[in-house]
Amino acid sequence: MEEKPKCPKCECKKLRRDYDKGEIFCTKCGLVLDEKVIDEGPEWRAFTSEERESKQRTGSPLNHSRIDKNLSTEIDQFNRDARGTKLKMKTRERVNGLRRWHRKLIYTDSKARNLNVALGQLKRMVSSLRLPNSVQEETALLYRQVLEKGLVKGRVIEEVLVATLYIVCRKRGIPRTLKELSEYAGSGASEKAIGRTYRMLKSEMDIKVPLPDPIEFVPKYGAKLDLSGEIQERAKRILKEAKKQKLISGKGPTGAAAAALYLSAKMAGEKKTQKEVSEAANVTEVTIRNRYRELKENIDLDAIE
DNA sequence: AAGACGAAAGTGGTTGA
DNA sequence: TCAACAACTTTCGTCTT
Repeated sequence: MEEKPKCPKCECKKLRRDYDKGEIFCTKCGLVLDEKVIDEGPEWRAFTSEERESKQRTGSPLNHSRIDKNLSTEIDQFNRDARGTKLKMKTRERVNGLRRWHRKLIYTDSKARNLNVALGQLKRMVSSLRLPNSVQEETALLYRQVLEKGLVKGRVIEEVLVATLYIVCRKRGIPRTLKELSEYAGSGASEKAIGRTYRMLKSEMDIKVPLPDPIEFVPKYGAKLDLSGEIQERAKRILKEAKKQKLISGKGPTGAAAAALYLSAKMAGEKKTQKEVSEAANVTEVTIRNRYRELKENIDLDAIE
């Protein structure tokens, strides 16, 4: 079943898989294959019972993506207690004790429900975004911690979920913008709200998130534009040099990557229009022009060559 | 005619008093 | 809380190929 994939560019079989980024690329020419290739994952359990019943289990083989299942059963009994009005004559302490217990259980149960919803969404997003399973795992863990801290209360579950997913992607250097992730979120969560939540989580959870590196976006957009490995490599070199000269601090990483690719393709005589590049990278042509100009004016291209 | 260019005005977010 | 600010976008008229 395992067919040896060949690199369509150079015909070699030296493909390597980068699990962290969910990409497959050719070690010889640098071509990045479509990220979908890693897609064998989501299908593996389409065959198993699709339980549409009350508590739909995620069925994932992963640890943190699963919910402890023994919480929901006990609650009902206490609810029934509340119905038995005969308890009225019992001592006050007893009633208070029950209330306390009740509240506690209600609370843990609501957290379980929250987790259930969140993990379901997470699974859906991870598979449509073609992210590796390890990302799902890590995000689930982080979300649990956030939930434990009570930081989800009063917020839309999806907002928090996508924010945690974004944090995990950033920490791993996976080139996904907040905008991109937001588009896969349900309608309940706007990019703006997710961004707000993301910032809140960073400070509340004491998480340090590295700045996104434009170089990470090169293979992604390069593949979209069907640019060769050499062109992508040169774009990376250009960016590395640009970083040294502090040309891109404070600027958007996607625009910088786009401009570097545009420049690199142009140098190779494999020119793409600004419009094409801007569409691939989701920035405007104006931004590409600005970054492009900065690169051209400040970098010795002969040395890069 | 399409692509590249850049000025000008507008948007959403950050920062610092 | 407000104002200044930087990055980016939108729009549009003008060159260049």
